[in-house]
Amino acid sequence: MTNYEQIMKLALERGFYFQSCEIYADAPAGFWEYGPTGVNMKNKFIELWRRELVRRDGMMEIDGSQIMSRSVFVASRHIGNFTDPIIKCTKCNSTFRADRYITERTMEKVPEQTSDEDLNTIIKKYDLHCSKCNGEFGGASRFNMMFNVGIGPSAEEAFLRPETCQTIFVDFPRVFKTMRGKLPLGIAQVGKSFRNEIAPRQSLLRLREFYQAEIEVFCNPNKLNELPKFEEIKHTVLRLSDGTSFTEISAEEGIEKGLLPNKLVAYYLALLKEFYEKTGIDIQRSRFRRLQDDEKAFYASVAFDYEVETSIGWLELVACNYRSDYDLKGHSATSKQSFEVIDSSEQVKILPHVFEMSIGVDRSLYTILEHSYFEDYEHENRIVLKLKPYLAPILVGVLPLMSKDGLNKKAEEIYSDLKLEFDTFYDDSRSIGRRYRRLEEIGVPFAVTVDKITLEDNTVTVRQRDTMEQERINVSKLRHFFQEALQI
RNA sequence: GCGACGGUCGUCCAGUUUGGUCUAGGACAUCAGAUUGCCAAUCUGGUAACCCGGGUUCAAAUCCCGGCCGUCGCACCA
Repeated sequence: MTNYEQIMKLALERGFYFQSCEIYADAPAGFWEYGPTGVNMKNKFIELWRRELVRRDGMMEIDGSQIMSRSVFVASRHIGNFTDPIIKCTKCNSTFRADRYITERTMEKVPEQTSDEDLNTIIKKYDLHCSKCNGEFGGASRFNMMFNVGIGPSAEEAFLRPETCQTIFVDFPRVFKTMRGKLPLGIAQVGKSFRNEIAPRQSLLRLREFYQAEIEVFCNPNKLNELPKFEEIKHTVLRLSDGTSFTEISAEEGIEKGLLPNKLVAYYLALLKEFYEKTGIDIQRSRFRRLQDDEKAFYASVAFDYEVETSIGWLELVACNYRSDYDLKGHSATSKQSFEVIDSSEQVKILPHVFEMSIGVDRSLYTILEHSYFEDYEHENRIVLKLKPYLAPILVGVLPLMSKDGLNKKAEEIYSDLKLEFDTFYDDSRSIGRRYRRLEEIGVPFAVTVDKITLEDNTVTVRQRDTMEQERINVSKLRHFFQEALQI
């Protein structure tokens, strides 16, 4: 069994995630639900993100609407020139990217902006047919990955946002004014985005509806190297890659050698690295890969993908893009609103540039699961998820050694005392060993066991998941013990 | 979206070749009871499935058609 299959099995059996609408045969692909275990873990992942990025850097968090007006996407150019031209075979229905198909067959260079009409003319000129069945092509058309929704009785056109960041751009003027913003200012948001993928695959890795945790840092483009807080991370070592070679280098040196464009970008890449290190993924299997020009999104001038190696290859967990003033300029032109702000230190009006860190939450959770998964062959192949205590769906299981002689009653009392403050789970079903195994399979780091000695001196054993070792602790000290255990 | 292969209890698998003895079987998981009492113990009992729709037939898990989903490859990933 591959690691991916092991994680899928665990996810399905233990309530991490499963397919949406699974009881119906017409359930569409690319939609997944988090079960009780998965939700707890997701919430903790997001809370860690808030701590390590949002709060650490003094960012502001907003929570926007998922449906946005047509104008937003005219301004962002999601509607218009930036959709892919496609051609479809009328016989076998195979779909091809029109511009690339023509170039491959005829060596004629076709710019992406070529109109549908011109594309059709070229297809006729070369008498191109479907490479699969030799059928005729229908006319070129545009495929847009956005989900269209109709608002109100007249079904006014609007869209489910394909990325959460547009909310941040649109809201920027108000947030900056009312929250007394100062550049550089990070605005953060976690929420759902929607893309009508052609072929969703591999559960959480390619979804049509997915969670993003995005940060847009608004900054003065003339001051990308004037960043006092850079000092905090200048020695942080980053693993940089251009796709072929790796370099391990401190943020400071990376700038000197021109591998990182400026202090602002370097600072945030370092924060990201420190964040992912705390999620427990193997940082030695991760890299910031600088994208080549032909890989970058249309809005990005400098782009790094934060990638992590898993059993199914390198996964892109975070897209880091220097978007310059592309977005604010677009929204300013379309809305006719001013997006310029005063940079307080110079008292000059500028249109801020934007550096973005767009985290794929679902992919990150999958990666954490895979990197935390262990089989312990010395103990009957027990399965252990070595999740950090602050990411574990349950922090502690409370177990009576047996469910008689008042042990279960005492255990229930302890459970009640802990459950409001910590994610606690009570279990008195079947043997104690089996219950330990069940807990460690979903990553519960601690088990409190109530035995006969507990009734005499009010102490319990606390078992550690990773070492299987136990220590006796007075019940009155449990709260403090778990508070300590949750420290990051 | 195309192609190949597949879809049976929560999970994994048997059954489909050759339609009937399948009232759909097993393992793990789970629940109840007994026994035990610190690392997946044992025994007994239980819950629980043929992806959806149509067709062929006296009879369909099994054959045919369509849809949906999954895996892989191609394409796609703004």
